[in-house]
Amino acid sequence: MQLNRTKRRYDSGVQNEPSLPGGANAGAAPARGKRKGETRKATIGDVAAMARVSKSAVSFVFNGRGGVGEEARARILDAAAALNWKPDARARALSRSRAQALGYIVRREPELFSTDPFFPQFIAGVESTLSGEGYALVLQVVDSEETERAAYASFANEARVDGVFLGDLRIGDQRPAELSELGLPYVLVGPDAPSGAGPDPIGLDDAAGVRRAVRHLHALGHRRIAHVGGSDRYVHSAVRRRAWEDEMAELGLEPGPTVIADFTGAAGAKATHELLDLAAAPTAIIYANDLMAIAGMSAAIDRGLRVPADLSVVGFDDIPLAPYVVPPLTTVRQDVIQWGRASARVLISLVEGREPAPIELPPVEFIMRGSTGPVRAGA
Amino acid sequence: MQLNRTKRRYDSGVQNEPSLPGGANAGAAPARGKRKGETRKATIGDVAAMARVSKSAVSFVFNGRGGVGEEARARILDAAAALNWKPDARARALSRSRAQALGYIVRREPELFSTDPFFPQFIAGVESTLSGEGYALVLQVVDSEETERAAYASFANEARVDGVFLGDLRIGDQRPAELSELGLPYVLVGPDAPSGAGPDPIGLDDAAGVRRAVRHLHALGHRRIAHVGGSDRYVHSAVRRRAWEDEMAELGLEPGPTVIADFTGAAGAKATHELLDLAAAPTAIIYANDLMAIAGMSAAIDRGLRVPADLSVVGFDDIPLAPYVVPPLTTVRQDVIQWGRASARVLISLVEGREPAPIELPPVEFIMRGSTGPVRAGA
DNA sequence: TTCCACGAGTAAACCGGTTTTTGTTCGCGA
DNA sequence: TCGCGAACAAAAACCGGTTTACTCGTGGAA
Repeated sequence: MQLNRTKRRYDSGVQNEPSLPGGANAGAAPARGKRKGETRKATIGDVAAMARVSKSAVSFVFNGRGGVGEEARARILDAAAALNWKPDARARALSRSRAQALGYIVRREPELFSTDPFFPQFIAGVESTLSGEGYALVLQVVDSEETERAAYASFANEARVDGVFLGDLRIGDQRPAELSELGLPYVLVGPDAPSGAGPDPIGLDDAAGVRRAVRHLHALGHRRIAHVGGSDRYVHSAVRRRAWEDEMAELGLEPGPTVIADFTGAAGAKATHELLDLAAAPTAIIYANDLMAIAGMSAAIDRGLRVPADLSVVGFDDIPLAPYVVPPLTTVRQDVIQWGRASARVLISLVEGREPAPIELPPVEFIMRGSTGPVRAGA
Repeated sequence: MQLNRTKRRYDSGVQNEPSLPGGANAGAAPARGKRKGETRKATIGDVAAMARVSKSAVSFVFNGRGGVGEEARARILDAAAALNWKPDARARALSRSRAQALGYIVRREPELFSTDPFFPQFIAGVESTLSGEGYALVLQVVDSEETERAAYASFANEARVDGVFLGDLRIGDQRPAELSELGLPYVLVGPDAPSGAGPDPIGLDDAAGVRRAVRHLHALGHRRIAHVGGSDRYVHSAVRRRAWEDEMAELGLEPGPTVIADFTGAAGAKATHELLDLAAAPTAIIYANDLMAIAGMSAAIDRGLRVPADLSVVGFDDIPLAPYVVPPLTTVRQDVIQWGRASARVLISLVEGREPAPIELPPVEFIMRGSTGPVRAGA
């Protein structure tokens, strides 16, 4: 009768297979229950029946719990293999009160999302940890504060995920508080800033990279070193700008002019023109990402300047293109993949109630290429 | 007693809250069940009790089914709002036999994953459709054929997702057949190639873009037009190469030299050197993506050539940086976001057993910038 | 010899929803 | 007044696992 029930269900579920007239644009795999219900997808009950044991015995074996003899165990494993049975993730999630999934909500304008080298690398890193641990990654892209908030609420209320990665921290960000309120575990993914209250973020020491850049330019004789940063609403922008200011001060230099841009190429070009229009134009510019740096370089060349002879340029990220622009871009590289890995490890520990192992991330690297050089004699 | 049961469960579940000594690197939200179980997260039973109706009534209201009086309905909605109750996604998934999630498995080397402008845009497009429909996107990044196969099997057997996006189609790809076997619905995401058997893929007409590029160069007087493509194992690479060949033939030109590269900057540069080393070096090169094109341009400039005076260059993708390199890159742009949207719509229809609405995608655009110009007089 | 601990295994409750079945009321026509 | 279908609502089965409580032998210690 089990079969009967199921059959009925499917028969009414798939509403009489609309015949998809003439080349519908899609691959139609017959959703479930082919023709005669012949491949009904085995359940734990089927396995138990075939192995002549109870459901619990099967469950015990598949969860590494004792209490099952060697002989029965073998029968169970055979039966499961024969039926190609794997525990259904949905049923498992329900009974264990665990989704076995982690969430990542990204709020960003599509254009930026498609340039930023951070996301793909971070995700790749996260995945490399997750897949080994049996967790899935649920990604959501949102475009406004409302939808962002709704997305977190939905993750929490509907229990779709067991924890989330919190990136792109903003100054005075409410999300940590809201997540605690919702009871959803999280890790902060951000530069290693001295945080206020609350837990420390997992991140790399961006600031060290920027300071290296400033010292490098100083050593080349530059004194008027400008900075093109991102919006100060973001913690990582603020950290990079702060590092630039601090290092300039430490070298006894007046922090040069600074422009706030938005990480896009257009903004980088515009900012560069503004800086070069100044009476005391800078001889070097440090940008908050490579995209702005490359666009800035291009803008400078358009004005007839030579890079690096007339203007030195430093980026941030080391995108794969950085070595291939003319001149090759001097920049700061972070190992984002490791960063993602570490974040995932910590979040999993947290979700499972374990003590997170201490994390160790490689330091940021300063990559010297052709876009920086000695300051022009005249300057 | 309901409460009692639950409480017990949580008490033993959270193993006595390890006190996270000294600045653990993570945001610990007390997993569930704070202190006294005061915020136990409401269930449908609680809502029903508060509204003095049965669970079914609540379920009916939240699923838009009739059979509930106006008065009871109001009480139910009030109660749900008061308790901030949303149906638990896991329980829902189980009883409806629907995960309400779609999967996307990406096999790619990390480096490429981080450059390719396709993924972020595609995902952004997919999301913009999904979020409105209440579906989640489960992403998985794999690095080998084995892990890829395992990933699909896991998605299907564990019923983690209701359908998948199938991208990066390879020649003779087994995945469609395997997915049909597994009973998992899918859409093919790829260039609009004349497919063999099986369902048509959803995609843009890459070939048109490449043909436009060839004609453009021909009009500028170029006759030796080379092509740097991706591995022919990929359908999209093959389609682009084929378009180049066809158009050359149509214009009465011998298809120039062609090199197979792997979409990375390094490969683009290497391929370019090879082509320029030829006795009859090409006067123009069409690349299969912008990254290779820009790297190629850089390689040419390193050899003392001027772009476009000595060599014209065409890319593919129109990455955000394309307008900002020197000279700005002539390339082909696809509206990947729309593409993602359409794919998601079709997949959802498929999963829900509906007839997919016909899709309409914008044509690819040919973007003329500074990297192409009239052929050198001497050539 | 008796008792108990323990290993092996099972039945049933449970997770939190959805869906089917069953049961009342009530209004209305005959 | 009786009968019957519509409208509403409660009860129960079900989704496919996990987990708890309990049974049944068996061997070793007292």
